[in-house]
Order: sequence, then structure tokens, then C-alpha cells
Amino acid sequence: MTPQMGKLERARLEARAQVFKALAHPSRLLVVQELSRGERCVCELTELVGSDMSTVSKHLTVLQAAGVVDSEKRGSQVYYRLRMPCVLGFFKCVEGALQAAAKEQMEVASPRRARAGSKQ
Amino acid sequence: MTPQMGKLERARLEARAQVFKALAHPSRLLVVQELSRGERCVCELTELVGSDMSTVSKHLTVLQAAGVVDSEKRGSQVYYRLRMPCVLGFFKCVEGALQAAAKEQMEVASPRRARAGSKQ
DNA sequence: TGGCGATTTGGCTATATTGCCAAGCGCATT
DNA sequence: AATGCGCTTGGCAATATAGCCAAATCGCCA
Repeated sequence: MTPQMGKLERARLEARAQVFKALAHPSRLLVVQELSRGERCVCELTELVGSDMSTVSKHLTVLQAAGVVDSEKRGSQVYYRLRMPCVLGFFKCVEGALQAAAKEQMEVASPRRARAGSKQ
Repeated sequence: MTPQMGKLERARLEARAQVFKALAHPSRLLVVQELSRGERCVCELTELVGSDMSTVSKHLTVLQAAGVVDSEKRGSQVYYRLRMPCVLGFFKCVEGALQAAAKEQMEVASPRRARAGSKQ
């Protein structure tokens, strides 16, 4: 990709991208959000997400491979927990930016009276 | 995806996921990092990334659609700038987590003094 | 030991993403 | 106007991802 960049740097970028990739799916985002409240077994997350359990399991595998979550088998169930809590801070950042974008969108749409309580 | 979730919530998740998707590529990550130092034209970013200019342009389109960057045409060139600076904080978070993971990896490989919070 | 519930894995198809080339477009200089 | 430059868009082939249905595992308990 970048000829004048060292292998190490490239690997670093790749690893970082993997984390973002892991978070780049609504279901996985939902899972992370839920795990921020405490550990959950796959069955609970499956119910929350509403997809097939095999699908959710694969999502969890992706998150774990990226280092975002962590799992522990207890009895017959597997519990997942958040391992990278700082992602939550980023959620706030994104949320704020999205709201700012939405607001601007409205101003563009009707520049005159874009003032009212824009909180939604 | 989630039957018992409102459309609004789902849309919100989707929008958030789009931001993560935008960042989920090494080249785009590299671009964001570069833009954190100031605005750059497409040609500069193209040289940095090392791909075809059309490819870089498409990457920039993705970033802009997600609201991460912003562009302005000046003369015959287009300048991009970072519009969501809070992503940089997240880079640090990810970097820290990755280093912690690497360290743990080593401990697993050679459990010399891996005593403290060893799980499993 | 045999079966059950919870989870993961394999396999497959549908869909999305990536990156190159070629073509188009707008601005600037001649 | 004509040419050149910077950038974007269209199109296409290669690759990756998502999600479902089995089928395989694993731990638990009768």
C-alpha cells in the first residue's frame, strides 16, 4: 500500500484497522454497548441482537479477535465481557459529531429558521 | 436485525457503524492521521498512501460521507481536513489496548512470572 | 453412558468492498 | 479555444463479509 513505509508501521495500521472493522457493524456495536453494562452470555446477546445464535457467535469471535471483548466459559455457557472500555468514550464522540452533522443538515435544508430547540 | 428495537435506535446504530466502517481501512486511517496535522490536498494524500489517485479519492469520499473529514475546493485542488478530531483520542485508546494485548501474548508464551491476575 | 442445552464451526450463497484503468469534468493558464 | 492538471466517476474483477442452516463440540446431569 505505502511503499515508503516500514513493515512495522504497516502492521500497526492494519491492527488498528482491525479494531475499527470489528466495531463496524450495528450488531457488534449493540453487543459492545450491552457489555458495557456487565458481562453477558451468548444466549442473552443472541436475544438482544435477534439473529441466529451462530451469527452472534461469529460476531463475538470477530470482536474477540480484535481484542475488544474477552470470553470465559462457566458451566455450559460462555460469558463475554468488554475488554476495551475506552471504546465507549469514542461512542460519545461519534454521537456528538453525528448530531452536529444532523443539525447542520437542517440548516442547509432551511437556512432561515434553523434555530429552534434542536435536541431531538 | 433486532425485532424489539425501534427504527430510530436502529438507524442510530447504523449511522454509528458507518463511522467505524469509514475508519476500518489502513489507508483511511493513515489519511486521518495525516490530516490531524493539518489540511492536505488529494495529491499529497495520494503520495502518502501510495495508491492510485482514484482509489484515494474514493477513500476520501467514504470518510466524508461518514462525517469524518471535510473538503474544500481551492483553485484546481481539493483540500481535505479532519472534521471529527475526537477520533484521535480513540487511536490512543486502541494503541494502548493493542500493546497490552501484545504484552499479555508474551506472558502466555513464556509464563515466567505470570502470577497476578491470571485467568483461566 | 446417553442425552440435553449452550456454543462453535463448516459450508454455502448473497452482498459489499477494494483497487485498478479509463473516461469525464472543472478550473487555470496559454 | 485549447491544452494541461487535479480530481472524481463509471465500470469491472477480485476479494472479503454477513447470515442462515446444518453438523460437530463440550459440559452437565439423570
